Amino acid sequence: MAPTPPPSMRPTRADAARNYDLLVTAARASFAEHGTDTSLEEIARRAGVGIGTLYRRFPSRSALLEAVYVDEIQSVCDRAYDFDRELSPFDALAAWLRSFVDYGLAKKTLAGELLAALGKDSPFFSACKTNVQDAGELLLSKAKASGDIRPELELADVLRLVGGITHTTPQPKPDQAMRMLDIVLCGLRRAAP
Amino acid sequence: MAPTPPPSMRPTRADAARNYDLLVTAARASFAEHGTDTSLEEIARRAGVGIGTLYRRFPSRSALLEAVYVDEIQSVCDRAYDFDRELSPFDALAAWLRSFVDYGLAKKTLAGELLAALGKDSPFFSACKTNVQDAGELLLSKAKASGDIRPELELADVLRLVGGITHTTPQPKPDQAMRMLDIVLCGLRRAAP
DNA sequence: TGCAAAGCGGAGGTGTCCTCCGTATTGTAT
DNA sequence: ATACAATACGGAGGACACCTCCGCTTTGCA
Repeated sequence: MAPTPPPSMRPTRADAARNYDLLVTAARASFAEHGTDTSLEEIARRAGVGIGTLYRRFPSRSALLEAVYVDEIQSVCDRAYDFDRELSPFDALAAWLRSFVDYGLAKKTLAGELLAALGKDSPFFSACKTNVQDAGELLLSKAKASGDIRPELELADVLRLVGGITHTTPQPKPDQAMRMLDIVLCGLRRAAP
Repeated sequence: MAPTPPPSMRPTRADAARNYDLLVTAARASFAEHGTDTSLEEIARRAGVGIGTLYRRFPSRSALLEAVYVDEIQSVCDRAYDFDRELSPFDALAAWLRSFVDYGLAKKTLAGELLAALGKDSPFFSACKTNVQDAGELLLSKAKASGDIRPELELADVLRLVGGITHTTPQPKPDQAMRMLDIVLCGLRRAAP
């Protein structure tokens, strides 16, 4: 189910791989049910492994978060290329950011934490980080080139702003989140001459 | 120093009032030093009172937060009226929102929590809540009337968006925060005809 | 000065984080 | 098949935070 982490000299032991999957599965379920601050002990219990095993595999809560959501993030990135192919530059960017907000609404506080992780150094997660940035940069630069948005914008600013929409507490209702996103999208546009 | 909470039938006892002040002072210092998630026991220790005393006065962390920051919020509100007097409608709104961001940067995570409190019901805090909304509504409606910003905007959306700027983790650098605010401000403007 | 009301404070129950290390499992080399 | 490292397991336990409860102290009115 999951890409067993780093291939070591010795192949990963069977029990280790099994427990890894059990943990990620349990974590995904728990995060979905109770948000990203579920007790780690609860997750270990649910997975049927000892707390020590959890901590050996995932030294921090965010390591676990990453393992759970790496593939979801990947799919958000992939969508960027679809939008790029099918829509005009500005619309593609807008659609991609909208999918960001949707994802954040669905996953509660998660999107914010992921955006936060973009700032930290996280080896296992860095591929995703690069992917998000690559995808975003592509859409952003095309939209700049088309003259639809202001050329001095920086990707990091835009991503944080959009990530912040769903990160606020209490979580905005979808219609409010979309109105907030509209404000941001208007703000990206080139000022009238 | 602090507006002793609700005047009861019997006047507040001297020791109670003293401890109230000690707690608020200690909390202000601790929040400033270690952020708003400092241990409450630490605050009680610092104030030199028992943990029970803290909990009797402030049943929740946010009750304490409110007591600490009520007056600061008030001053942010007051500034709105100064801006209204001295600047053009749009500039007044922009300046006020900028002061929001400044405040959030200075107080770290606090601004976000305060915005969050705007959603909850918090009796002791509700006066402040009303004040923020009144001040914001004044500036927003004037800016709408002047034709500088789009008339369909809602105050709550704008406040959340701006509050979200400083709420993201890790905290943005001031120049990044200002760039993010610029995006929002551009987004408020009436679209070019 | 006496005495009830108001207030105090910290022990202690619960829950979480995280570490440490004795024990069990696994895979390979013989 | 067997032995033996290397690897992994798991949970006890220390540290710390939250919050409640209740016996003891302080205050201030009569």
